[in-house]
Amino acid sequence: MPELPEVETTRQGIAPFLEQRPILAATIYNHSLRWPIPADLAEKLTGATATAVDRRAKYLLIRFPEGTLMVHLGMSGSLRIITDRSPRLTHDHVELDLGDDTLLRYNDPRRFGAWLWTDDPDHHPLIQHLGPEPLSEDFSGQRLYRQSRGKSTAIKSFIMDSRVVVGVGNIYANEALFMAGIDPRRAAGRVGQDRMNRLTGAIKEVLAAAILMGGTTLRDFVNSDGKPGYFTQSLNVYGRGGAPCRNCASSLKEIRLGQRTTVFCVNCQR
DNA sequence: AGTTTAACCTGGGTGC
DNA sequence: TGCACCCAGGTTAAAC
Repeated sequence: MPELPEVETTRQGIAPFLEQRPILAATIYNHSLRWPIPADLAEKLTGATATAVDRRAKYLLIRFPEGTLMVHLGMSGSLRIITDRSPRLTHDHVELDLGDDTLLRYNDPRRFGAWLWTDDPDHHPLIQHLGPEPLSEDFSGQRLYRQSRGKSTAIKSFIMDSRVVVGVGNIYANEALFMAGIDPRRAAGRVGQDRMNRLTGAIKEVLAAAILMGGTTLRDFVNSDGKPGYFTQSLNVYGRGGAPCRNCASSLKEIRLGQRTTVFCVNCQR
């Protein structure tokens, strides 16, 4: 489920339930995620009270006076707030008891996600080399242009590299490149400044719009489901291989690029 | 050093 | 039905 908009929507959804509210109990049903959940994590969380729920890239940073819990949803992870005593589902691997019949449950079928503890998130190996947040001023066309000079890697792979900019997953990489009129196969080093400016703007625009939509479609996710947080009808290329381009009506091309499905318009994207 | 590939997992869909 | 195979919203680490 999670690209950056879904992670941000999740953050906004769970924060009110976690902040300033002691965790009465933490239960880990399966330690086997991307990295093993530390054996002492349940003990650390029990009795602790989160002061803030932040996000860096696709990591949720749940801050405690004693340290920071890092949660990553991987490819298939989701967090949901349970208030109706509904039974645990298959692949519910972690549960936090927040009292008053309120539970936070982490579900992750593929177990590519992570639950880690750190005393210093800014210098954690998984975080310290990350690029700028896409919606921040730090992420600019000038920076993207400068950083891409001499790079032969495809522009789509380049913007999906978390050292360049975080939070651009496969769906929104396809969408942003369509919006900017850039062929995803083009070498990053051969995209000029003007088009890098357009690409940067497109990334910001598509992510910001998706966050707004995620907030809408996931409005009640805290009570129940984990439905996708984006409207498929708003996607111009992703999932539309072979369908007519909404701009010029020619058939959208679907290829594999860097092991990921890539859809674009050969006519509109150069 | 830069870039590409394989790997971590489960589940759903397709084709034989 | 069953089985083999391919694909999926991410990311790291190994291999070219």
